[in-house]
Amino acid sequence: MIDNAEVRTRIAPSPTGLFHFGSARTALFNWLFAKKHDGRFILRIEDTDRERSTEEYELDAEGALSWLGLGWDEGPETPDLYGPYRQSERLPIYERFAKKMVEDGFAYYCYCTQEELDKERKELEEKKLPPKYSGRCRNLSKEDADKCKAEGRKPAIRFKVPENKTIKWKDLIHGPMEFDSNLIGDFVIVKPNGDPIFLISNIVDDAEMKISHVVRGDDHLANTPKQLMLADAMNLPVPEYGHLPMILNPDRTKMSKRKNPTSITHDFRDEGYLPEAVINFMAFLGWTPARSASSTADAGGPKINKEFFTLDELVGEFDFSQVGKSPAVFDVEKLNFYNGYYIRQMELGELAKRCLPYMEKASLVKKEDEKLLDVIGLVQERMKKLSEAPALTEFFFKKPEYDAELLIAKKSTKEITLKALEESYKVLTEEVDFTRDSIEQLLRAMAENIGVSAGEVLWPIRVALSGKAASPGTFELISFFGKNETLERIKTAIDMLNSK
RNA sequence: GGCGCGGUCGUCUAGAGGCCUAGGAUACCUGGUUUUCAUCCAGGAGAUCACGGGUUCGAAUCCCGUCCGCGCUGCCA
Repeated sequence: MIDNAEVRTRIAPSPTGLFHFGSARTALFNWLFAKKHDGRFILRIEDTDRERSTEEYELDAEGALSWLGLGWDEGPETPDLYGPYRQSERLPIYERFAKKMVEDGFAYYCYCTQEELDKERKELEEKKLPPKYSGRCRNLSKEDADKCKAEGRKPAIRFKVPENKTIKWKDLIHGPMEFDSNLIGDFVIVKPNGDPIFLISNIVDDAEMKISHVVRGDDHLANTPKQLMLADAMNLPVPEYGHLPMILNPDRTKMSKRKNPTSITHDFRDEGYLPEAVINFMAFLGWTPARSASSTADAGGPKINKEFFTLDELVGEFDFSQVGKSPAVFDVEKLNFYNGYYIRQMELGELAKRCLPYMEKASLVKKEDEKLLDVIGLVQERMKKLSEAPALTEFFFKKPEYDAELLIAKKSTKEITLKALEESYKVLTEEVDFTRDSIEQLLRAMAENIGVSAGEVLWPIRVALSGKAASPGTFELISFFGKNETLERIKTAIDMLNSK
């Protein structure tokens, strides 16, 4: 049983690229688990690779998590508790542990050069042998070491992998796991420039920061035995481990930006996805609510499938027993479905507010006002992404451009269309009440009077007003535009048809 | 090559030996509502449960083998 008081989880992004969808899902599961058990969720920046880490990417990770609503209880800006939470500021700690391991005989200096190692690996691969480090520097004599030093070689520190050991742990998701230490070569833990490798900094920090549960991607499964051996050598407490199945491209390879949108901030947030939708979608990749959660009835009763969950509801339902073991393909169609749903559910004022940046960028509106509200209201149910707002509403702000041919409804003719438009123009000129319902009454009656189907009247007017084959309804458009603009646009349409 | 992890409709999944003539969601198709699109509603098609052997009265579910896919095998994380 999990002791609520002790649950501490973390997300440990490496700021070497834009915060990735896969990392976000890992963060979500960690966050949910922490919240579920009244624990704490920690953000730790793993920027030990100084060549590739940037502040921009660190900010991107924070922006992504904030946008998703996955707030952290401890992080770089709150270093007081177990901080600092940026590994670049913790280098002395890793150095101390690494030195201690060398002193205690658990690790050693390795003077092999990159070239030597590459060559060695290539030879092994050619012989179809496992590309495992030979351990050449393991028992380097004092003289040889001195010789290397004299040559100016800077040593890396390698961990001395113990022989004939079976490393075991019980994975939160996969169950009992077992690895044979003989299959693992001595691995580097500190680079010649003194920077630690993920393997050591990660487990040292998990211990120092009192992380109770490490939930990460399946790609770390094979790293776990190495880290367990390190923890053993350093006498560090070991957290529980859970390895989440991967998220895949359609071709079933590990999800990548080449083949999918992956950046939370660029591809999802800026493209007009709602965090609610992304969260909901993400949660269902590899997880399903327990039977009892999705149904008011008992497990044996009729199952009611619930598919929409808020973050709070997710906290209530989340459990590792419901996390699947098999990888899942990222399907943007499903995300679009969730996004459309959340857009439709959203309160109009809120939706307008969220559409505003896109509208401003397209130079359609400058501020949030009545008109924006009305316009967004008219396209709300057909919007899948906020970024579609400008394209969907452009004709409300500018005279539409379209081909006169479009005015003629399917199965109608130019003559009937012209007549319909002219008659409409006439009755609308005399009308004063431009509310939706009275317009509907008026136009329907008119269509009947001139012996034309409703569609043959309403289609051309709708096109005259919107310039589009698909748009909000005719009556809504007329009542939105009002008398002057409506008549003007109908007049333009009549002229276009005549001159055709 | 070695080790590890996986394998139920295109996709996400339900499934813990009989409730499964394998359920839901999405996507797709059809019909209804409607002036178009969308929404909404109804219906349809779509899975030899990777394959082969067991165990059992009975297997998608348990066991073994095979195949396939992916991951790791870095002085990346």
